[in-house]
Amino acid sequence: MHPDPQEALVFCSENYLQSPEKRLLLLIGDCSVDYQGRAISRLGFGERIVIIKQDGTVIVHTGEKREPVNWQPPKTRIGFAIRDGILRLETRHKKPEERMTVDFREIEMIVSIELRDKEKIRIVGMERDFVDRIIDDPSIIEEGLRVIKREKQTRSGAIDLFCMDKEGRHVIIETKRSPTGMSGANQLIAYVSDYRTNNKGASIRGILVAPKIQQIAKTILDNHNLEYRELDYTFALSDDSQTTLGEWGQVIPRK
Amino acid sequence: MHPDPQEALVFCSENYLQSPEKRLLLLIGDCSVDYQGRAISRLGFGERIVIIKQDGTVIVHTGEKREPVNWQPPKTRIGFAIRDGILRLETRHKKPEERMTVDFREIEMIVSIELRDKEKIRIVGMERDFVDRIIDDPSIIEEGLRVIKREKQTRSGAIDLFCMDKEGRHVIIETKRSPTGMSGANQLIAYVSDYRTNNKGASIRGILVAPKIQQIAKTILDNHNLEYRELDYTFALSDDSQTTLGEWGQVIPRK
DNA sequence: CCTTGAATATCGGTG
DNA sequence: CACCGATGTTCAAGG
Repeated sequence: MHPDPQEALVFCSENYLQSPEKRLLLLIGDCSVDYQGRAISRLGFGERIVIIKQDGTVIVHTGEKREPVNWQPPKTRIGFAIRDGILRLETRHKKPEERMTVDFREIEMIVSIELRDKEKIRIVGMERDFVDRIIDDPSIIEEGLRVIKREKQTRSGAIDLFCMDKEGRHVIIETKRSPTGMSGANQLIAYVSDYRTNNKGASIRGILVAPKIQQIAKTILDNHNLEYRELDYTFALSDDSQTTLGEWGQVIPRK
Repeated sequence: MHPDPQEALVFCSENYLQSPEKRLLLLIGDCSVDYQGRAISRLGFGERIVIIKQDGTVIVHTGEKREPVNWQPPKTRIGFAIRDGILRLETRHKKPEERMTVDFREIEMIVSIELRDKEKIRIVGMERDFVDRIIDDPSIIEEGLRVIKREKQTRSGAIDLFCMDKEGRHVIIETKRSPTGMSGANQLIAYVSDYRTNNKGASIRGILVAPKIQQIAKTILDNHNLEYRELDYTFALSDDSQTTLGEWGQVIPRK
């Protein structure tokens, strides 16, 4: 606790730089941070938590917010030095070229640990599942719709779903998992425009599907004679999740 | 160090829930994490760092990557309990409704601290500064260009810069700080299309400005008779930054 | 290697 | 409060 700069330097060197096994350093103290790279930032002295991970990631956290106030991405090179009698952490990253320097006016605590962790997180509820739901049951979009192809490539990018409606017309479906606005609309417009260029005279429909679509996007789609569906969805764990903790519940659509 | 669950429960209660001043909790230990909210996730047991901030933010970090493996945003409500003889952290957030539970099979360490920090980070080099540069000296885009309006509102969104060229034609400028592709091009196309709709017959130019523009975007812009400029830039601190630590240097364009 | 697009994105500004 | 766009976005997947 409260090591002096020289002690801290030795500790960090031994437990991070020269450690045979991959270790993580955690420093708490009164520090300032300078960054220069994709932008430039300066942060005056204050108490923060600095974590130097095994993979070269560095994050500096204040007492608020989810985001680190400063950071370096993985594969950053780490160095320690004493400057003007205080501990300095020097970090350097290539591609993009970025430097971050942390000066510790006071060090409350340094911890070195080896985090043993073999587990990988499993997540459901992202766009892939959203598209899966439509493939499973295209009628949630429209009666009689059939999916022809998923991830169809075009000059403007990949169409999420390429379908045919009950009257034999092609339908381009662009899905957005998050509430969407112009960007989604613009994308769909580009796809349809592309299709028309390559299939002169063919009739084509385009539908933007998202949990929520902003008014501006609806208006623009209307203007382009394109369509949209606001499709809500919810995920739920099965009731027996208590007894089978390791198992996933199934994804249950709302209504 | 290595507190048992009961000790840990008391410590967390006293130093976070019941602490009169705002304090932060840092736990290191072998834990599992379950999350249910915007998505659902499960993470098996492993050693991680859990930080519970003063504002209700919770982040769970593994030994790799910049991003927390699990988290809760600010304003999350925190609770502790003993379940099956182990410490459980229960967190709950409203709007969106989200829950996260962390079970500690073993606790290596718990730290409680009050982070005193009055400083705010200052950053230069973001899009705002990029636009500032052009306003300062529009000739870096084109000789004789005048800026009429910044952030001009249109039906399709806000135009970064609305200008007039030396021949009296309106010019819409869309700037991107990062290398850009189709999305930037689509945006500019939408703006110009909008302008044409609302100003029948008027002549309009559109320029996409970014440090780097992908070929696909250039091609599309060419097809639409729109323009682009690849404008590189660099930021630097002034040389006297040592003597006037608090002051920013000016933004200096490269070449 | 570069490019693309999702993310439990987060976050701040604006109406 | 919702909406909207920038982010030193980060990150993984695909070409």
